Amino acid sequence: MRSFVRAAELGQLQHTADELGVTQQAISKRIAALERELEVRLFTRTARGVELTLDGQAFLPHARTIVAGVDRAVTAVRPGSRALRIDVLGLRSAQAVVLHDYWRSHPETDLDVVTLRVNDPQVAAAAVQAGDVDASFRTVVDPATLPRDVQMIRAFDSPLELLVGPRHPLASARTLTPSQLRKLRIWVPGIVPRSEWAEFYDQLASAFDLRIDATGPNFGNEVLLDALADSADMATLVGARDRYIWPANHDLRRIPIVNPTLAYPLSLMFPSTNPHPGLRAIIDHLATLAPLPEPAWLPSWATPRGSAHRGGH
Amino acid sequence: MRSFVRAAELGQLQHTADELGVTQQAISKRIAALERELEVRLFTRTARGVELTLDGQAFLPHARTIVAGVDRAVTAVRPGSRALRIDVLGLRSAQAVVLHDYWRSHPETDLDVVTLRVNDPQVAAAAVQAGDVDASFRTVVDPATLPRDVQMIRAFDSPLELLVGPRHPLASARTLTPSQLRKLRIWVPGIVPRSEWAEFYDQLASAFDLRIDATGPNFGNEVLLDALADSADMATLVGARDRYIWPANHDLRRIPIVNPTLAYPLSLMFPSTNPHPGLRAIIDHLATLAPLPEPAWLPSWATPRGSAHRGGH
DNA sequence: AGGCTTACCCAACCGATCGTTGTGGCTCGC
DNA sequence: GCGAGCCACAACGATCGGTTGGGTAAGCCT
Repeated sequence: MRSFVRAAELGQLQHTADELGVTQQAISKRIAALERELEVRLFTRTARGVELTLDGQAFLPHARTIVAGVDRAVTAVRPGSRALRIDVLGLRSAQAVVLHDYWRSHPETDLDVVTLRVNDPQVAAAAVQAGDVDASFRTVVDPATLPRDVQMIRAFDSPLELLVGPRHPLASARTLTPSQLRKLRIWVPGIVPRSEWAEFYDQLASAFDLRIDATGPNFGNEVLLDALADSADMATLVGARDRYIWPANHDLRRIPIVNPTLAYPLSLMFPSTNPHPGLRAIIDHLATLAPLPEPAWLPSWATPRGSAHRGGH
Repeated sequence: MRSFVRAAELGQLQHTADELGVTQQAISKRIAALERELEVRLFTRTARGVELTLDGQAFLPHARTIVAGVDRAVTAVRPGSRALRIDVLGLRSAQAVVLHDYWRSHPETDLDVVTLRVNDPQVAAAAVQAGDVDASFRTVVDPATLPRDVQMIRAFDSPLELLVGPRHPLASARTLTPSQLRKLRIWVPGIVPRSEWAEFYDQLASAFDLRIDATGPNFGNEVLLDALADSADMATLVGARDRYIWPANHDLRRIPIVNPTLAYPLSLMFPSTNPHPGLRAIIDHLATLAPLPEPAWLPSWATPRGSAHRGGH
């Protein structure tokens, strides 16, 4: 196909052969094979080269499309040239929203946002090490547990907001403090036991004496939002940047939590050696994000962004 | 590529192999070769089939595009399935305009309008016979001279109009008769000597005592139109349906010629056996075109449309 | 006109590829 | 624990796709 396109452009099999680094006879056989396959003559042979037949003219644009498609397909996965591929916990998570913001201000970036669908940060780290993804947004982990050649930086901290329906007693509050949430029924379905999220909610519950119900399967956001809209006492926690779409008649309210701000710490893991060239700009973009309002609460394993790391290796 | 797409859809190499009529091992090797080529793993192999990796997911849409492109490319030229390909004398000729009209009312038709760039109707007839084109618009020729298995029908007659600039003495006429054109300087550049057009203008000139200057090379329509716009005595003849585009400030006028209407006879040549299925509708469309206004003049080799043919074979 | 160059095609050859059959390892479910 | 199902590896044969070598036709230059 490539030979055909180039021969059509150059008008000579000989030049095509030189350019593609094979003999003229090879090109001749390629074209002949293509013509045999299609049962159609693509070129008329003249003494000073080749010229497209009508069939060849009809075929050429398709051939160009195919060749270009192959090139795009290869560069889509070829290590080193493929799009910057970043793992996020979910396509509606704060991380995905941050990446989307970045992409909107840099639309030329070839960005591929994927979800590895694994809970264990160590598995995600292994995927980074193996090159399956160029970077992964996860919670903060002990740097000593990271595989060789994978490093981690603090990305940003995602402040939590309370999400309630219109009949909830706190529905009209502008802001809330954690003490106002004491004993409140908070439902966070779909949390995998012993995962980073389970640990986060455990610490949160004991630190502020909350009643967090993190059990039960997650039947999807629609079910959760439906339940919230109808309930007079149920609430849930969402990230301030998380993207949620609900029907207008649900009338749910997001209420910021302050004094202290509750936040989930996020880091970005990526290879120490030869990271994807596009990653630098993402990291720079993360540095521009607004810091958490003070005072802030973070789980024990995370220090506020900007302070020194614990430990090392 | 096809194997990859199908395997990604089915999730099993075994099923893919059955469907494509080869052994499972063959599919396995195809995928492995593709992975080796791309230096990337496309599937994770499990005990109950294969599953796309992230790279595989990124590659899949490209692969689909390529496969679809190949299919389209093949059907674009495969005899029997390719688009209906019709030769016209020029893309702005009356024939092309008629085809365009047809296509606008039948947009689903896969139509390919091409120009063979040959003057001799016999060469065009040979192209029809060889299957290079499915049909060819040419002037009427003696049916006895047609190759075997090529037939000809009267398509339509293209009435001529006089094209003049604003300073021409006939510029404000609504219609003209041939006698009013007597001795008028009419310039028709680019006519190949001894071609069907040369013969037509010869007959026309002697029948109505016109001064038709059919010599000189054709430097393109822009040059011709420029010359007409500036000239106070030069005119040319164009087909009533011919599509001409000129700058608005040229202010050229097309003036119909009547009593008799002067017309160039056009026929359609196509294979007698197994013509392209889409051709039937085109022929039907031609039959609906308005006949020439009476009285009409045609060159000696053509009888008015609808009357019996001369000769035969 | 004859020789030279530059196209292309055809034929022979040879290594790589692609398909087959046969076999083995792995995981899941009974 | 064992068979069923699926995929990978190995060996082998046919085919393919490349090279070299030779041949013909057309244009160009003495």
